[in-house]
This record gives sequence, structure tokens and C-alpha cells, in this order.
Amino acid sequence: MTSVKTAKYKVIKQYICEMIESGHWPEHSKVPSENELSEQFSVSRMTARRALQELTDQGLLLRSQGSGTFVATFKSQSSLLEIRNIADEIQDRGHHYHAQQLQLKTVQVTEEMAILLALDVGYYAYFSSVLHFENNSPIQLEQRYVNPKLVSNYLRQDFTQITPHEYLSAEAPLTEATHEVEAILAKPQVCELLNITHNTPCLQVKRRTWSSQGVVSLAILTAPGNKYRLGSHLVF
Amino acid sequence: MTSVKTAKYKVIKQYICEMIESGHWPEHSKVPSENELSEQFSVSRMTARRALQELTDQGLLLRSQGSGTFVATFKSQSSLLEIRNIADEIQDRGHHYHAQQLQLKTVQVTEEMAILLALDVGYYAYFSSVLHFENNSPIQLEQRYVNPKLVSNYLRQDFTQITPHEYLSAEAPLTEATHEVEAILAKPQVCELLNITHNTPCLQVKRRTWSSQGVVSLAILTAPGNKYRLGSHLVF
DNA sequence: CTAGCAAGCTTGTATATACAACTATTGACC
DNA sequence: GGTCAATAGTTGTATATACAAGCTTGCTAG
Repeated sequence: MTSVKTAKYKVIKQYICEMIESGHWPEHSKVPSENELSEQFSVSRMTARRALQELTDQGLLLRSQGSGTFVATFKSQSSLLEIRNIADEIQDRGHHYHAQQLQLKTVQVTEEMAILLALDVGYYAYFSSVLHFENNSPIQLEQRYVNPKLVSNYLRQDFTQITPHEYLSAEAPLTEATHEVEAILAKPQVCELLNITHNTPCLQVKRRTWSSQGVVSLAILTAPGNKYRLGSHLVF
Repeated sequence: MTSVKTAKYKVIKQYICEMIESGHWPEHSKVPSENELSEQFSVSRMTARRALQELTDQGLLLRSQGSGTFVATFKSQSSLLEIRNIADEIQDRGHHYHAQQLQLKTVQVTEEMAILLALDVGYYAYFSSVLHFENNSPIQLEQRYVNPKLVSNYLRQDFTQITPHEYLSAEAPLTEATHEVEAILAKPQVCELLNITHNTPCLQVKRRTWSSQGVVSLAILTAPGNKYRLGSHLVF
């Protein structure tokens, strides 16, 4: 499984990442050109180019036609929308945390969900629904779909004792995540759970997380807009 | 200026964007394959592929090896992580951008604002209010307080021609930023500007930016939750 | 009728090549 | 010394080709 052939452009990406992270290639230093890399790795220029291009898209490199490719000022990748455990967050505020587990089961995935989790249509996924409380008032509803191929025993957990995030982090360490943030009006059932009126604006975060093995889970986090706030901090 | 040769892959991207935006290709519908596009536009498969690939990276399309390429669920999307120019963002989506300048003046800062901008109480700040349009419908209200110590000539700009962000980036390069994201109900005047009903949930982002000299500006960005979406991508 | 296989589609990876566009350096000329 | 043009090196775009890998469909053998 792990011995599947790794694409050449990924090998080059990995190499460049390591050079940058280890400090061998400091910020603003020049990165080998497409031609140099293609010779060094015995690949075509187009393959070397792909590695450079994707890293540029990810923000690790900067390219300038005519002059070359350079290491970007990073750090932006450290703590922007850091993924934290909500239980820790609440306790850090000095408040009391507890959770209520509403659902924990296997579900058939919809077509959209199948694509997002990289599963087959008609396949199943684990699903959990947990309501988080801060000082005994509901603060966030967490609905989460989990890739069963990567996480075993998910259904045997007690999510009043450990958050899904905490459990998943231990089982399949995060390597990547995407967020989508929207302002929405929640459905009536959700409003009832969160103890809000039907016209209270809510923040909804869809977070998709990867481990090195692939997509781990898709979490839909819904919180009243008047109680919850998302923060992020960037350093360039 | 407009007569410079446009790259072929961009023409194809533009075409696909238009098809999606006009509703000819609804969500989840199948997009022409790489081979079909290459024939239709008389380009090589690799060029057609590049268009599909970049739109996939941008989140407009979803691809699945073996089965094809599909239209993703459409929403406006903006990156939380990277601070981008809204005009660029809209134009990248292949849409028409324009802006309306509502206010541009000097104001006395409140106590809270003085703290946030690191100014003395009773001092003044520059204030601008700009409404951004995507395809002639209002998409975001930008209210911005600017530190006059660090930015001269702010009041002499024409923010229908250059966005405040663009101008400030040139004047005082960003070194740091913080964000706070909330879901709110906008005030009646703001609802009117954004052309939404009073109970439409809105995303409100408060962004404070620094240059090496100190706090540059505090921007309050308000956008309808049903039109706007914030995205972020983290790699660990 | 069903299970399973094969064909034909899709996207994914990789190569070799060509030329365009841009930048920095070099060197010749004034 | 300063200016300008040529040059070499870089990234950007585009093509043609080949094969690998995953999905869908349909046909065939049982």
C-alpha cells in the first residue's frame, strides 16, 4: 500500500520542501532553475516545472519570469487559522466545557460527500454529531463525516470524553486542511439545539482535513454568530 | 492594452466560467472532457487540461479520474489566509468588477479605534467607505480606518480606479495581519447598500494590518453570507 | 439472470520539443 | 564613465505523444 510508486514531481516537491524547512535554503534565496532540477533528478523540464509551479501555488515559492524562482517568506503556514480543539479553547478561556453526543453511526454517502471524502458512491462513511457547551450553554454543533478506510474504531468512541478532533489527531495526524466559512441561517432543528431564534445568523465552517493517507474527515461546524468568533493571525 | 494576445488556456477558462455562471452548466453537471475541449478549441489536450486543472485548483470544478470533470457547488470564494485584492479575485473568476466610492474623509477616532490603530485619543484618522461590485451586483462593503502617520495622500486617491488594499500595499507593504470573522445581521443602511433584506446573515471580517512601521489600517468588510465565502488552505 | 471480463472512455503522469517573453549581465562603442 | 545593444539564462505558453490508472458500459460465458 505504501509501496505504490510515488510520482516524480512529488519527489521533487518533497525535496524542495525539506531544503526549505531544514534551513538549507533560507528565505529569498534562489531555488535551482527548471533546467537544473530536471538534470539533477533526471526528469524532463516539464516535470521539474510542475513541482515548482505547485509549490508556488501553495505559497512556498515565488517565481519571476526572466530572473528565477525564490523561497518565499514563509511563516504564513504556521498559525493562521490554527486548528484547535474546541474543548481546549473553552477551557483556556477559563470556562466550563462539556459535550453531548447526538449521533454516531454509519451512513451512506451522497455523491457530493463521496467526492469530498474521496470515497466510492454508494459507499458508507462514519458520521458523528456532537453538541459542544460552554458554561452549560450550547456553543457549537459539530457534524462530521469520517473516512472509514483511514480510521478504525471511530464508532466505538465516547465523544463526551474526547472530542472527535482529538481522537482523529491521534489516529491520523493532520497534514493539510481547507476551510470554507459562510454566514448562514440554520435549519429549525439546529436552531433548537443551539437555543437560538430562527433568524440568528450563524457562522458555518466546513473543514476538510487530510493525513498523509488521504482525506480523513469533513466537519461541518455551526455556531451562533453572536457567540462565536473566528480569529486568525498572519505573519509575513 | 486589451489587444495583447491572451493565452489559450485562459480563453478556455473564461469560456468554462461563463458557461457555469450563466447556468448552462449547472452544479454537478459534467464538463466536456479534456479531449472534447481540445478539439472544440483546436488546442492540444495539455492546454485544455491546464484550464480544467487551474479551475479545479480554484474550486470551481471537481475532477475524478476515470469518470470526468464536474461543476462544483458554486459560491464566491475568497481566501482568508492570503490577503488578496478583491478586484483581482473577482476578475480571476472571470467576472466584471467595479467599485463605488461612498466616503473618503478625515474622522475623529473613538477611544476603541484609537487603541486599535495605536493613535492618541482625540486624534484623527482617514476613513474610506467603498462598495465593491461583482457583475454589477454589490458584493462587499469595505469600511476602512487608516493611520495618517503612515500613509500620506490617502484622501487624494480615486478608489474606483484602485482598491484601498492595492494602494496601501504599495505605500506600506504588509508585514502582519489579524482577522476576526463573525456572522452578523447588518444595519439597515448597510442592507440597503448590499441590496439584501434585513434578516440576511452577513459575514463580517475585521482585518487589522501592520507594516514595519506599525498599524496601517483597520478594515471592516461586510458581505452577504449567501454570496460570499471565505476559504483557507493550510499545509503542515 | 448474473458474475465477470473486456473495451473504451476518463483523468493522471511523464517526456521531448519549440518558441515567446522577460531579466540580468556583458561588452562594445561613444 | 555612461549608454546601448547583444546575449545568455530564466520562466511562460503550447504541442504531440505515450502509457498508466480509474471508471462505466456492455457483452459474454456460465
